[in-house]
Parts: sequence; structure tokens; C-alpha cells
Amino acid sequence: MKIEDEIKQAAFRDDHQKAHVNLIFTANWLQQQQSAFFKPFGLTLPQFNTLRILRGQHPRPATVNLLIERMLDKTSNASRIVDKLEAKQLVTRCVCPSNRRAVDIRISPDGLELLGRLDVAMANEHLGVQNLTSAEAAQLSNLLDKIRD
Amino acid sequence: MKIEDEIKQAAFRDDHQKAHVNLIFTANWLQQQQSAFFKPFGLTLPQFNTLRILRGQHPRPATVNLLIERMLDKTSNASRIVDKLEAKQLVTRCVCPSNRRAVDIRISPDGLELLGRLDVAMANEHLGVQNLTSAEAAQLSNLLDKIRD
DNA sequence: GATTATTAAATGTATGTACATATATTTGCA
DNA sequence: TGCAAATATATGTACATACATTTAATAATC
Repeated sequence: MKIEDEIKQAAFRDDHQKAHVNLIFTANWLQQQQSAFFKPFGLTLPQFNTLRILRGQHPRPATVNLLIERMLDKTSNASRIVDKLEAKQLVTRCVCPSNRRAVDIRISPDGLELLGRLDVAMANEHLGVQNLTSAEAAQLSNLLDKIRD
Repeated sequence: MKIEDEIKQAAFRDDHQKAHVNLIFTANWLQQQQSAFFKPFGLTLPQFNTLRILRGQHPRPATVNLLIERMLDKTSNASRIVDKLEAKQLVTRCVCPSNRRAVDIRISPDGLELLGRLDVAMANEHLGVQNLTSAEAAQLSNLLDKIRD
């Protein structure tokens, strides 16, 4: 559906404004698709992304700082997202022995098992930008990089 | 800066995953730019977008339903955003005479004045996707529409 | 006309975002 | 050594998001 119809707006001032609105709208749309997918597994999107970073580090620990560095949203509160994951016993948290200010966070066996199930489920889904060809996806990335220059 | 460096990830699985991550990241980036811009004016981004819809309707009223229809994020809570705007006396809210379930919401003179100041300030800023040419912006919109097909 | 269904908005709860501040630990330097 | 600065994380508050439930008014059906 064209962006004009999605938000019931007849026209945009120019191509720039239209692309801007479309970018925000489409990113929200994608995030909602993903959230709905993760919901039956008891995970929110930021929780999933955090777990995935921890699996990437496994069996090495991650610190809160490392999570923030790799998260898409730098200003979100990694501490509290880890709180939620810890409450579900998907991660462990303990004071780093070599630097007692820092906290070593590791994905637990339960967490690895959950991500494993998600891998299977995601392979059977068409989440994300699957409607684009590889060339179009690459073109999109280039345009987005240019926006942030 | 390339997306790989922004989130400190060496490589992506494929062009699709890279475009997906880039899309979410860039939309967040744009929203943060805008939020920072609106902050000195005492507005959040959803509050600004709501006010702008109301100005589009002015002098006709809008209902909460109309706001939801036109908002980029359909699931956000228009009622409570209007609460905040009403507390700042930027909008008025009164029961619709012809349908007492509905509420007529109108932008106030203060609200119009604030948006006027924002128009001036925004004209002097480069918010949004200004780094693209018109052709690139149009191309971006087409790619985004295709994602949501 | 009374009862049920639908609609419009508000409210409740859990989570996340944004940003400021607090607490504890470590580092650097006078 | 002692004390200030820097670092790592946690906490507090306001706002927004996501989604379920509630309340009130209107429409539809019997």
C-alpha cells in the first residue's frame, strides 16, 4: 500500500518529506511485525536483540557497556532490559572479578534453547525486507547510509 | 558512517539483513535528531505530530479516531498524548455535540503560535533526509513501499 | 421499548525510551 | 598516601508504546 493511503494523507510537500515519513512509518511497521512474532515466545524486541548479542559473545561474558555499543538504540536502558531477561532466567549476571565496577552478563542454557527455537521459527517466516531483491536491499542500505552522512 | 561501524558489527549475513538493520537504525537516528530539535520548545515528537494534524484540520475539530488514523504509529495512545497537549493549553477538548461518545479536539491559539515558531526554526535547520537528491528520495520511497507490500 | 451489539474514548499495567542523577570502584596525580 | 577525576552500572522520573479492559453513548435487533 502506498504511504499516502497508509496514513490517509493526500499528498506530501516534496519527495524529501515523503521519503522521511515513509522511512519512519516503514521502520515502525517492521518493528511491529517483529514484536508480534516474538510475543508468543515471551520476548520483546529489545530483549531478543540483547539475547542475540549475548549469544554472539558466548561463552565469553558481555558487560552492559558492550551491550549498549552494539544495540541499535544507544540510549535505551540496557540495565533494565537485562533485569527482565534475568527474571526469566535467560541470562546470568555477576560482578566481574577483574573489575568490580563491571558486571559480567552471560546467556544461560535456557536462553540458548529459546534462541534455538526462534531460529527454527524465523526460518519459516518472512520477516523483514524479504520483498526486495538483493540488489534493491543493497541500494536501500546505500541510501540510508547517505541520509546519516 | 557505514552501518557496520555504527553498531560495531563486522558483517551482516546478507544484503537483506543489512538493509533491515540499517532501516531500523536510521529511523531511530532520524527520530532522535527530531526529538532533540523539539525539546527546547517543550514538545515531544508525537506531541508535535499530533499538533500538526490538528492544524491541518483547523478550524474544524478532530476526534481521537481521526488522530489515530493519521498518526504514523497506529497503536500509540492518542488519548494520553492529547492529555499532555491539553495540560499545556495547546489544544482544547470538548464533547462532540452531535455524538456524545466522541470528543472534539481543536488546536488553540497558543498551539498555532507555537507551530508558527517551529515553522521558522525548522526552515533554518536541516532535519530529515536532506542529504538525498529528489530522485534518490523518490527511489527510497519506492523501495520502502515495496517492503510493506 | 428493552436488550444486545457496536462504537468512541479513557484507563490500567507492563515495558521501553530519554535523560539526569546516584553509588561504587578504579585510576591518576599532587 | 590521600583525594579528585573517570568509569561502570543502577536508579529515578517523565513520557511513550502495546495491549487488555472499562465506561459511556449510540445503533441494531427482537
